[in-house]
Amino acid sequence: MQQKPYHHGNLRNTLIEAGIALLNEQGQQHFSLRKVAAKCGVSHAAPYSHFENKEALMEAMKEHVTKQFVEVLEKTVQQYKNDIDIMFYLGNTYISFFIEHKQYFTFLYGKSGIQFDFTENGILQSNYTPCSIFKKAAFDFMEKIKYPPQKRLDTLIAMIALVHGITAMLTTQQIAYEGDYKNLLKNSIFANALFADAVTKQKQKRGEVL
Amino acid sequence: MQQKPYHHGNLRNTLIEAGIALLNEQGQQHFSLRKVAAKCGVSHAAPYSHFENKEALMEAMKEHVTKQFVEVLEKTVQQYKNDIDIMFYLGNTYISFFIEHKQYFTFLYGKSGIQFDFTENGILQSNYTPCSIFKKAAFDFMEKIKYPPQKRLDTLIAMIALVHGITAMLTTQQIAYEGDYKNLLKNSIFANALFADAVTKQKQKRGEVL
DNA sequence: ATACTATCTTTACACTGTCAATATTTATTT
DNA sequence: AAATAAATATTGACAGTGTAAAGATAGTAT
Repeated sequence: MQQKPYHHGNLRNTLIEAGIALLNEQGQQHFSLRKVAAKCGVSHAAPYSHFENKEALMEAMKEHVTKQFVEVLEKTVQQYKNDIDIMFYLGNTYISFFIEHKQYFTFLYGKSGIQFDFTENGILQSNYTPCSIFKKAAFDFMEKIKYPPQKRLDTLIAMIALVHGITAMLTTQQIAYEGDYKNLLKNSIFANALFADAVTKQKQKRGEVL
Repeated sequence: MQQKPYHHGNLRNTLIEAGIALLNEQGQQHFSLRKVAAKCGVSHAAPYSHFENKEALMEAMKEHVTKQFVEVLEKTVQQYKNDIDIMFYLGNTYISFFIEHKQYFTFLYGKSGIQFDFTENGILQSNYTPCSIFKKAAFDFMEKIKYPPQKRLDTLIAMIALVHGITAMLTTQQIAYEGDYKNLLKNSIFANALFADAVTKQKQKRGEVL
């Protein structure tokens, strides 16, 4: 019969994971530091050895979730060869991720969290943010279809805003949309709306119906 | 020297307005029932005579803010004659409203609040929700340019998602976008993206550059 | 005048984040 | 190996929170 050791050993990471678990179980409103500490079998003030305050723990949790998010997006990119497919499924993955974890959206995008950095340097520097993954896929595609260079950044922003907006509407609200949300992107909207002429031309060239 | 009367007289409305003021002053994180009560010069339990709990007061506040929001949108519609102008400026007003009151976005769209109801009945029934105002303007326009009827609802959703997404990115994040956000809609994105061919044709007809 | 109802205050309680003081273990230095 | 320092955890305290219960006050209806 082993006694619980005084030192936890891996409390920092355990707090982050327990925090995310609690968030998914009870939602952001009922999230509390003391509950997380209890979940880890540790006193209510123990977290202060690893995080300055509640906010700091939540920031670490956001970082963790964002990493998962980026990994899922990366996997989608590697899964498809066709340019247009990549763009479609990136959008779908973006939405699906937050549909599957309903608590994550307001958690990540409330107040601080994932940043949308569309400055020339910001979006180019790191290759492992949600935005930069979109940027690479979209710019590759736009390059291939000779999309007007001066329009590319604004179009990228619009694409992300569209996907982000759909996600927001689907997750933070009880959106009443009859049908599969995946059709929102597949039908006319995503590509046909933003790349209407370019996509149409490409389709005709290949003689296919997407 | 008049004594403060035992009964406030108009506490319900005062609580709502003081609550909104507190929200704007201190943000949602530092919002509390007791502070609102203090702001009204009333004991901390007085609000419970008018609202079941904190959540109920916040719902009433949301209702109040949403009304303001709808009024601003309505005013925009009445201000312009041209179809395309109405659509552009509706989008701009949407964004501006939340830029000017940074606290409102996460307040209204976190958890509950404004609903995006895109069911056939939902969006048709009431004419005084943010969505329905967009719907009227957009459908009028689409009717005029003979936009394919079966695409209209999805296109409307995309429009709102786009505007909503831009707003989300601009308000909940420290978005780094160099330039006026109004250009995001004016340039190519809003109309050119969603109505690319139709708008272009209309432009050419009138021989104007929007 | 009486009873009734709505509104407000007071008191109390459990829960929260955070701090200070203390205890325990591990790491570092001597 | 012993002494010291540093890291990590506990305990106890405090102010602030939402909310419930009981009582006080005032207006309204009978």
